[in-house]
Amino acid sequence: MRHRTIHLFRKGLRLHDNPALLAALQSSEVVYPVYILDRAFMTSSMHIGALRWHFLLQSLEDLRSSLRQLGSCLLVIQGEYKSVVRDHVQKWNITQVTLGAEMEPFYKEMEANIRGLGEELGFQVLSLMGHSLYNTQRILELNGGTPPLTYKRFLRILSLLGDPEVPVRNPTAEDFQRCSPPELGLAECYGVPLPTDLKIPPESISPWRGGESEGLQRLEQHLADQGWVASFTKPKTVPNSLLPSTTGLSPYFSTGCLSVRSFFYRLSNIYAQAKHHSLPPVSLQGQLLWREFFYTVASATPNFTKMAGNPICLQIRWYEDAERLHKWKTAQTGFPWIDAIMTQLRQEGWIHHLARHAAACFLTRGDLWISWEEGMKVFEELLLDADYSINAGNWMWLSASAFFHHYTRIFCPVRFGRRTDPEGQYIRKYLPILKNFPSKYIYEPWTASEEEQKQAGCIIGSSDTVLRILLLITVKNNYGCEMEVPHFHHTSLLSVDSPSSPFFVNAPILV
DNA sequence: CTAGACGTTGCAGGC
DNA sequence: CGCCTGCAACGTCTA
Repeated sequence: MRHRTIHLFRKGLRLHDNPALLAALQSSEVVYPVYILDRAFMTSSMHIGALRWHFLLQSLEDLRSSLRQLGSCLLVIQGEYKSVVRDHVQKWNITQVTLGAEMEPFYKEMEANIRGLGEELGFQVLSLMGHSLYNTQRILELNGGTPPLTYKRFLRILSLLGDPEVPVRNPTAEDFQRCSPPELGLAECYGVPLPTDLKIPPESISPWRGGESEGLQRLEQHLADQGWVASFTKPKTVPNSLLPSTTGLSPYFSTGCLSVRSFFYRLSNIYAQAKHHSLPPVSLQGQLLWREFFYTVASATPNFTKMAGNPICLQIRWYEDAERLHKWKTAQTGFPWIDAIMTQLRQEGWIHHLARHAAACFLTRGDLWISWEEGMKVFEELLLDADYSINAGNWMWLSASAFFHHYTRIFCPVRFGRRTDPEGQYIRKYLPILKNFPSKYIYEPWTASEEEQKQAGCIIGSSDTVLRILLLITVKNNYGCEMEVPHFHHTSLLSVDSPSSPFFVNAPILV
């Protein structure tokens, strides 16, 4: 039987290595490529900021253009997804819906609801995995039903499974010709909306542009330097280089503009040709496996994105402080290194992994003692590569709530950045007000004399003292026991002279 | 049961 | 500058 199929794009905004799309083409007499833009669903399940909307719309536009080149089109249908599916299944006599399987609870619920509609309206649902390297269920089974909680153990399980499945072939114009495209005229009704249609600011200054084409181009650029690929060592990359010192491909993986399996095998081929290559956890392939690690743990942990009711998460009495949270989010902590990071995040939607560490440590265990859940929400809104599992997992890591427990190892908001960028070029780029500040003081401008501040054209304020305070914080461990732990706290006693200054630090932050 | 090993990427200081 | 050690030390897992 030849199906009349809707292929539903959710993530997986690509043509290459798209198993569900390929299955649709191979089993159908007509395929409707559809993206449902359900704003109510999206705002209720995720916090998507303007930059992420831009990236999504650009990705859809690119997908539309690629499908057109193959003789098809993309139909972007706005509305509540259940009624959109119901209406169009009936209108187009649909017998099959294909989609990529996803692991987030809200996407799983969506698939279950679509399956429910399928039973009611008489269409089949085919969901195939395309977003991760492995079927995480298999990993759980091999680990005795629970997720491995260390990377080493995770790798041991993967060695039992062997390499991931190889990518499926690219769909061709012939594939699309064999089944009819949607009726003429439909594509015009269901175009990709403009940012202004969605009441999103029209301009984005992010250097990242969404879409499979852009993602593939960036991927090829990086893979061309085989020596760099083979020797890649994550902790040695520079968090504050003016251009990304890592691949910067993460936004394309999180939206599925790029396939992790294709990337995995491209890396394997390069490693095979190299004399020596780095290994997980620090290698490029190791980075893909970290992604897989967090997917696996998230898939089997209740309340993974929360502290309460999350069995792997330390229960800590974080401070509730909306004002300091807001200052952190809007780059007003007073520490140029932290504020530059938050500025890059807000302007570009991407920051280096170690910069994320510095900012996350500052918000949680390092300085402000504010819950990782708050930071997670901010990153979810602002990061183009925001990913349900990876975001929550890393926030637990950085706040020493799970996976990592050395909470006395604090990233210093002054010295950590200075190690790799002593001149403070990164700070000068993202905080232009400090552009002419002497390098000596740029990570702690309040230590410059008033005269020196005047010469640099920027009055920051003055402080005689930068304190390193050792506090005792009460935390509750997994077994409900309360205990006191040391908490290193950096802060400055800084008075703000100019209300127009973007910097100010409340002192002391913890009392 | 306990002791010891272990954990992707801290910091300071020495060479 | 890169690499080393010592520091002080957590929770979790395992022998």
